[in-house]
Amino acid sequence: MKHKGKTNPPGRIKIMRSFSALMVQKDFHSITTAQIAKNAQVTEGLIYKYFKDKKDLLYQVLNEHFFEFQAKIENRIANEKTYIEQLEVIIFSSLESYADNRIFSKILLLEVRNSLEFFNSCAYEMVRKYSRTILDIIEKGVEAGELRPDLDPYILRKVILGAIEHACLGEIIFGKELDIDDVATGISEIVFNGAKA
Amino acid sequence: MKHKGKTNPPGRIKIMRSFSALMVQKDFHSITTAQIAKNAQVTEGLIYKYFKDKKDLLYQVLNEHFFEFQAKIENRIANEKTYIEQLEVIIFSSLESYADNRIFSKILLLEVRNSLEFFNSCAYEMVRKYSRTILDIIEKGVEAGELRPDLDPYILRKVILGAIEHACLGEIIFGKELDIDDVATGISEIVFNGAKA
DNA sequence: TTTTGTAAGTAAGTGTTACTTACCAAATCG
DNA sequence: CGATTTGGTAAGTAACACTTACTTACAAAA
Repeated sequence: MKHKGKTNPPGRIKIMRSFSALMVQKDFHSITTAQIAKNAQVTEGLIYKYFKDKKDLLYQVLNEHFFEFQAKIENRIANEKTYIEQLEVIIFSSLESYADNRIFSKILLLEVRNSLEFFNSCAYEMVRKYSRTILDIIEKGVEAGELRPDLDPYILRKVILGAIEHACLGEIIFGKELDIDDVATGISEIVFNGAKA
Repeated sequence: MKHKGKTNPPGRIKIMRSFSALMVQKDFHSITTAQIAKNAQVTEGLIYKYFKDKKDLLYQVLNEHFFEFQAKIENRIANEKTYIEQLEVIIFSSLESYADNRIFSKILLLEVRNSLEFFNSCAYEMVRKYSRTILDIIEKGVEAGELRPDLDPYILRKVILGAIEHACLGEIIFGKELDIDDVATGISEIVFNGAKA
């Protein structure tokens, strides 16, 4: 039987919540469908009514969290005047969002990337949108003369995204605390003004 | 029966080769022990004579490739005079090594990080060593006045490592070609001179 | 030369796991 | 009302990672 997904029945919600809770404790592969079901107080079969497979459940949980992430950032960007300030907001807000939402971060940065299916999921569409936003700002920044004209916007994006993601890794993996203000301004300083004395 | 791992019997080599070959085609989890064994022309049981489990096989393959990676980089650093040049060499060589050795990159950047076991493996010890080398150079660079005195060495390291890793992702995941020279000089330009006009 | 120990490899399991099929009961709606 | 859809269950099944018990080969010690 196919579900069109228009409603959001309690079973479905319970499954997603159960899965999210388990993701805090262990990695995706060591979570079993039996555990998810038991924890959600439903039968294993119900998982497959709402989700194509275990990975689909992962992607949908990720997707749900993505809305928060993106909404918060886009609101904040609107308040900034210069393109550099906008990028600084992105760096700060991304770090903050990753820190506030460990399950989201863990899924996005550590769990989904190893399987190609993800890149056809709608969760990945949101990654691309976010990524595109950054590129747009960089390109406008170059046009406006805020950023160096010889700059490759794609490479600057790589540096910014890479720095953000790498900064979160220790936090996600080992549960280390991160001083977001320090790290955000540190990254911005290096990226915009350079590390050279 | 326990193996002390002093010798390197043909069966063990065949298993590792078989696994490496399969890793080119698919992701870790969709490779089965049956396939590994069949491909290596040994029985499934033999895998467990030489490797604790499937993940241990993954870590050991990673570890083997790590030697190449590290040896190449350390030789090259020795030839550079300034600390900034050393860091530039690291950026270039890392990109090059990742590009030359996709299985290694795929395992290190996409497969091992999601499970905590990895961080107790000896492969992770090598990551730390590599990471430590970068930090040392940065600290010396600050002392020598090449890099800004107010710089947080840990954050610069995050930016460099993050940029390198992120730059490789597209390549690893989608098999895109990467112009290493362009990307390496692009990253260096941004990191050392800044993106600001 | 026989004994002994052990490394290399095999064959045939076993318990779990993700996922399927068939069914039920209660809403929903033409 | 009767038909269909929705939310949910129970009992499977094939495939998987991993184990156990065994065989052969062979080198060093007795």
